[in-house]
Amino acid sequence: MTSTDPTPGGAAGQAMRPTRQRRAVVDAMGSFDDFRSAQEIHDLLGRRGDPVGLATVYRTLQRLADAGEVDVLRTEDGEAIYRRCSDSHHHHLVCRECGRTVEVEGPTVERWTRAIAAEHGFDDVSHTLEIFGTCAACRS
Amino acid sequence: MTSTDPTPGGAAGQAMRPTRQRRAVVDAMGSFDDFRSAQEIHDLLGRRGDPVGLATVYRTLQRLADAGEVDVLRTEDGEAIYRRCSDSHHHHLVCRECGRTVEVEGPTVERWTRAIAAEHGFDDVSHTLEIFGTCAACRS
DNA sequence: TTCTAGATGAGAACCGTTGTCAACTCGGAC
DNA sequence: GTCCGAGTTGACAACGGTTCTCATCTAGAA
Ligand SMILES: [Mn+2]
Ligand SMILES: [Mn+2]
Ligand SMILES: [Zn+2]
Ligand SMILES: [Zn+2]
Repeated sequence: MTSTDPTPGGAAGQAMRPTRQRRAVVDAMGSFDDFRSAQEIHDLLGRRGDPVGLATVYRTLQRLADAGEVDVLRTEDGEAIYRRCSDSHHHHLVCRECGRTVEVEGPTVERWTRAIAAEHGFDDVSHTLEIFGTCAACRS
Repeated sequence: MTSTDPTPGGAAGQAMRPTRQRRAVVDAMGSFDDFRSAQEIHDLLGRRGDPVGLATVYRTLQRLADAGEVDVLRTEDGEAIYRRCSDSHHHHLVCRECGRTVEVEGPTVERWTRAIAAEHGFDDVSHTLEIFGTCAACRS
């Protein structure tokens, strides 16, 4: 599954047509590596000369998120922001100033969350973890 | 600072009057230990016979959150939910079914996030971490 | 009691997101 | 190639949580 495959879900879901609009969204997601809102992506596509309706942008991002091809975060004020991501479980280290994002992972924190949950009798555990800070470039 | 002190911020901020409304909200926050939305709290107060305007509920919860006296989480669909909490840094283990919440903490995960951030040259680090699962009571 | 900075609340405005639905289009059948 | 129907699109309306407005009220100092 390449980064421009417009058919998330593939065999699992229903038919997923590779339309110009879906290709455009997937393409746009490949053109930046920080988190962007649906509206920003919609604007980007318009400026780029590949206009896609806002509703379609939302629908496509939702599909991509369901398929695990993009990560979704919530801004402090509740807005959803999206980013293409690798397919393995990971978290994010995000610069508050410039938005620069690096994917991080590690068995330590995975083990810890599982242990804590088990300790309290919780099953079927999942978790969210995001780290925010100021990157080296923004420190100056 | 007791759990019914209606003056979050206290010395730090401006004058903070102990009105009936603020007392009612602080009081309500002490009457449950799962996360509730502002609207739910507003309804609760109305049913209890201590009506407080929705705007005031929002304003008071915001102050309490700024003062660190309540924790704020974002629902998957962007709604803010609130809960009274202890004053020390901690995270939450939340039951997906019944909402039961337990505060958790531990040096392991704190150390891990700091190390990861340093490793990538990030300063002034903070983080969010929430664990979701099914509690023992809801497993049946 | 008087005065005033601070607080309240009904309703409007705001804004991100989702629903509606008539028009359109991909792609398989023929 | 044409036909066809399920899937897709987009302009726009609707929705829901949150914030703003502003006339009115109040705590509390003088
Ligand atoms: Mn993890
Ligand atoms: Mn922590
Ligand atoms: Zn930066
Ligand atoms: Zn439970």
